[in-house]
Amino acid sequence: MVTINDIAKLSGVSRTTVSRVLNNSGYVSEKAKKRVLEVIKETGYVPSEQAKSLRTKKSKVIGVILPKISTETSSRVVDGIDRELSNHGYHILLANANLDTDKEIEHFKLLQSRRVDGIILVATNIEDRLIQTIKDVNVPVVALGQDVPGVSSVLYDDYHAAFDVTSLFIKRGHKRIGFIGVDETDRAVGYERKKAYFDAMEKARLNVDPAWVQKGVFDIESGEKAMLTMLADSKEAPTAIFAVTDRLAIGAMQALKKKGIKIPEEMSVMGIGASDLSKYVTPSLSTVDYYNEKAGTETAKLMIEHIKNITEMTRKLSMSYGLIIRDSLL
Amino acid sequence: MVTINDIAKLSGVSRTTVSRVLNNSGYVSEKAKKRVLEVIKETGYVPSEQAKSLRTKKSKVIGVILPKISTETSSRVVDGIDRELSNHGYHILLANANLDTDKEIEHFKLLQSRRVDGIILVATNIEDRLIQTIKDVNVPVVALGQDVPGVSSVLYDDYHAAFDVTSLFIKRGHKRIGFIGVDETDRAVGYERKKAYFDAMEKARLNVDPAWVQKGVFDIESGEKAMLTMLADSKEAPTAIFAVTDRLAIGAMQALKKKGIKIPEEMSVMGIGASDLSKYVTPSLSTVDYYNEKAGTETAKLMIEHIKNITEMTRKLSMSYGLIIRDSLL
DNA sequence: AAATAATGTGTAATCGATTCCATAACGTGT
DNA sequence: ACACGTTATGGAATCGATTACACATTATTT
Repeated sequence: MVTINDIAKLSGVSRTTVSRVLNNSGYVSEKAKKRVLEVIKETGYVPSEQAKSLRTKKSKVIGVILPKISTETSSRVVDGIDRELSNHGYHILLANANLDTDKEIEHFKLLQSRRVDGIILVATNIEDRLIQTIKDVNVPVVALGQDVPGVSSVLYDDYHAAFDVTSLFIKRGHKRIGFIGVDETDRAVGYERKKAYFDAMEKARLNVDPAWVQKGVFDIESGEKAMLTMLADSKEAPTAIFAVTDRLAIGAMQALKKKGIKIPEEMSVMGIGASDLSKYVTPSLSTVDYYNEKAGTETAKLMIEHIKNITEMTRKLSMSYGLIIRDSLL
Repeated sequence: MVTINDIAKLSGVSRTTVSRVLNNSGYVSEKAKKRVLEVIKETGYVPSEQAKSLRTKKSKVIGVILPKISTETSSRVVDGIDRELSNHGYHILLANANLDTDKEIEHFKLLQSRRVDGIILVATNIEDRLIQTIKDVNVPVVALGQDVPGVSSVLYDDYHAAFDVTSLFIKRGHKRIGFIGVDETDRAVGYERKKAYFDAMEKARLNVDPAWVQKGVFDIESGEKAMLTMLADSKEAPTAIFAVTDRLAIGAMQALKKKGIKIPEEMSVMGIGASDLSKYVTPSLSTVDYYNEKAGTETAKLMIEHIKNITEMTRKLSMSYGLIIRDSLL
């Protein structure tokens, strides 16, 4: 591998001068510059970012910790992050936590050892030891999707989105509305969305049969199961189902189809996520677009502001959302 | 940031000894080791992989160049790659080419400047200047999805998969079979699959009306458009449609639904990809599973073999595939 | 013409690790 | 008592860049 020293020797100048033309800084004569550039081209020399980083203490790499790589949300978010970061010469170092807090914590250490300039945490469950880890880390951290105390975060407006969905059902005349959620340790998806559902119901003075409130685990199968239990356990079946994710909603739809219950005539369904799936299932699923890609770019922007010390304080950015009304809704 | 020198000073030993306990190599007394580990714990010292890399010439980072981040195929593949690489202590540095060969080439340079230990290219169109770039790069390169001359590649068996799909239609009694492809500059998806279609038709002595052969661009809309043109232009409509990707197939299905043509009674449809979508559209789409995640891990394994110099020669690995028969097929 | 500013270049220290080599203490077989 | 192998430790070079500083040389100002 050819180094700056080789270039210096071959072009008959010092290392310093080569560095100067590389970064075009300081004074360099046209003649020297031309010669150096020639040699660089001839040799195919590529400066080592590694060595540069060691000296300058900037790696131009951002670590991104994902709860899971292969999900639609993750890939949209990463797409958004990359779009913004690449404009500023940053690269993404990927870290997959695979829904395991221990791994998440381990990744913070690993990313730190690689001297990334910042860490973006696409968050799910926020435990205390995670928060402690983040505090101990000495690079900027920005969270996406969950409100992490003391950390700048880009947040989806889970409460209002869920409130709007429930309210939409109510406005359309539904009185018995079922809910399929996830565990409340997931504060954003589990707790906030559920709270909003109950608040909206209460505000409209609507009763909630406990059997109408079910729980799943982020996949289609569990949505199907939740729907079946709801149908079996409730004295009077709901006329509308709010599932906190599209996959749960689609699972619910599967169950309804199998039971011969017509959507939307006998049962309206809504989800959250605006997944590709939601658009092409039959009937097409009404949902909420969280603009994941935009959330990604906003997170990246916030990160860059932190790195450049434009933003000193921890900031909380709330994303907007958009209801998408399709055929699953009466 | 605390360094190895700080640890050395604080524990009253030399840098060398600290390094020894870090890598547990060479001779270190129990006493010294204990002291050093204490100090490391107290200070929260994390060794700089950067400095280490500079010295050892190994970064333990693999660059992954993707044609597009936010696609189901990409995220599955990356998931598989990460699964294998993380077992060996490697991290992934992401690079998004965004379907642009210039960017692809640029990324090779950038990844090289970061001194990655290897580059995995998830490939689409292979142009000559790309091949030249790969030759100039001095780290192992492994390609996935396209056969790159002189480069170890993990390949999908596009020809046989497409041949099998067409043959399946034929076996079920279809005589008029339509084809929706993509541009042939994409050798694997465009050229190979089309060739297989024609070969299978010819082998069965079936005629192909030129209007039955249409072209799209990887998204659902273009599949819809291709289907409409086919319907409009052909004297006699086909009874089966083979689209080279699931999205194109789903687009075709959309078009058929709008035209009131029943699937599968009046028209059978098949795609390739085993996307999530294929499972949940109505009727469910028959397709071919390419086992993308497995392809990813295989690619990573091959990369590691190259890095460790277990495999010197360029190797070509052909993946298997599986037909998934669902309701879209009569 | 002298003083001052601008331009051009190189020397050497530095970033944070690894690693070769030298040195020393200690046990042990002869 | 001597030689030798084992254990333990540190000094110093090294990886490939940046950068503070010193020193010429040339141009500009007064």
